Amino acid sequence: MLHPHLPSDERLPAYLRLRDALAARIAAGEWGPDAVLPSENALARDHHLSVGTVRKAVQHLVDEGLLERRQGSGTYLRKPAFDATLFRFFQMQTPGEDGQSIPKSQLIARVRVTPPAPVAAILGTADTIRIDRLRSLSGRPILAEEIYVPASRFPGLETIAAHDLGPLLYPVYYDRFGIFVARAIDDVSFATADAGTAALLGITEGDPVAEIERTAFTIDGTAIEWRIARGNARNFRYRSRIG
Amino acid sequence: MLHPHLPSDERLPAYLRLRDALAARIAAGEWGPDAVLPSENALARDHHLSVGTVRKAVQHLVDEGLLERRQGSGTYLRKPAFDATLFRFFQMQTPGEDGQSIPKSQLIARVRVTPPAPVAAILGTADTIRIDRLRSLSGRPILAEEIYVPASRFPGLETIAAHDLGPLLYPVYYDRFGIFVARAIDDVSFATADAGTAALLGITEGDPVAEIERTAFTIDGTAIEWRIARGNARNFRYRSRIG
DNA sequence: TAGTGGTCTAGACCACGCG
DNA sequence: GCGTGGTCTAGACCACTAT
Repeated sequence: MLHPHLPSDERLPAYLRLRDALAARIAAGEWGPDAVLPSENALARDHHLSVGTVRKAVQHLVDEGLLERRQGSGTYLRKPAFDATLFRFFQMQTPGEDGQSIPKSQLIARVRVTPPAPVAAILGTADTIRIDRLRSLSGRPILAEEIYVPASRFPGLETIAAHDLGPLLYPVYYDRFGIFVARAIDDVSFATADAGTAALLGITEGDPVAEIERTAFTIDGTAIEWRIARGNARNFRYRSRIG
Repeated sequence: MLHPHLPSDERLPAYLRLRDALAARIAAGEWGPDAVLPSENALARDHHLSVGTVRKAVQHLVDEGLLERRQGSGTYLRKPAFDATLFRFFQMQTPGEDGQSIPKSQLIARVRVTPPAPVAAILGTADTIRIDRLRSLSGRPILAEEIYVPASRFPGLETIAAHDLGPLLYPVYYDRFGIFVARAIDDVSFATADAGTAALLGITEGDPVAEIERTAFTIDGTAIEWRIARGNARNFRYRSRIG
């Protein structure tokens, strides 16, 4: 539901109420990955709506990136490799590399921590799991990541076998915890490396680094992850599409 | 039209053909800014379509950012302050400023030039107009811009009275040349200031600068502008929404 | 009050996929 | 061949804007 504290079915149009109802069932995990949803005819029958109205509700969820239609086959959950967007943007200027490949990920630490106050404010809790990773391409470290998620929404994440955490984290959120990252905001800025970051990235303390701070949100607008990624500013490139 | 070299009306669905027809009339300047388009009923009658089909065509153009619906009033051209996005992102960390205001613009030079080869390749021509501007907020320079557009598409741009060029360029493209910027790609990276940039920005040669390279596109995918903006890296912040 | 866009219906036929 | 989503119709009523 988009407004968990509101009844959602005030006097909204039928297609919005159906969209919310479907989003809630999706969020509840009623259909696993690659499951086919009820057909539009079935939804129309069950909700006493015309097919046109059902199509409008489904189209909303498609536009929001939750669902995927396959003509002749059915409507499915979409499981995007969302994490890859960070690296579709973060194109390291390696000659001969196109920057589209996903970097390897090396797990450095996972701990239950009280995060910095601003992060606690964003996530709405001081009980978080922190994940530190080093990501590298062609054997060279390019990005040091520091990730915070609310412990209550990710029970056991800090003890999942490391090999179950692939280079992409958002599919893990989805598959193991039913949490779908729908949106994110990135803030790119410039800083200098502290000793720890410098050691990880193989540069010198005080060298310029680029910082990407990302807040990720679920479909209902809850902040579900905050992370900061640091890379050598000298071969940094962040790409963004507008409009 | 989306595919100017194709007849566009092959055997496409009716709503797509109507969308293309409307886009062509918009591009031809049939309705000026703030003009009201024919009502959905009128379009349905004229094109021998049902209102539902017309609505789908119009909705496409709304989604693409060309049109804007106002219930009870009509459908209008949208004239977005698109240029402002650069500065919605480029939030200088000035205490007490929210970073949302649009910087003043000081025109430095306008010349007909052969651009650097990569820019010529992107724009598809070596005959361009280059515009240099310095943008400042609260009297302090924050961004030096270097802008290239194809001369053939902007006849007379280099001689337009300077006071007709406001802080926002994209509305000028639209109002004077009928060119609508629909999309852009930004590439953010870091470099060091050369003497000219340093002088403009009031920093020292060799200081770190952030560089935003932007390629802007029309609705049919033609690159219509390339620009590079440079600012002091130390109080730089670029914000991007994903998903 | 007249006209606009917003929602919704109850059908129809088509294009596609899959067994 | 059957069921799916994709397109389209010809209406209806509602909510809103402008006069």
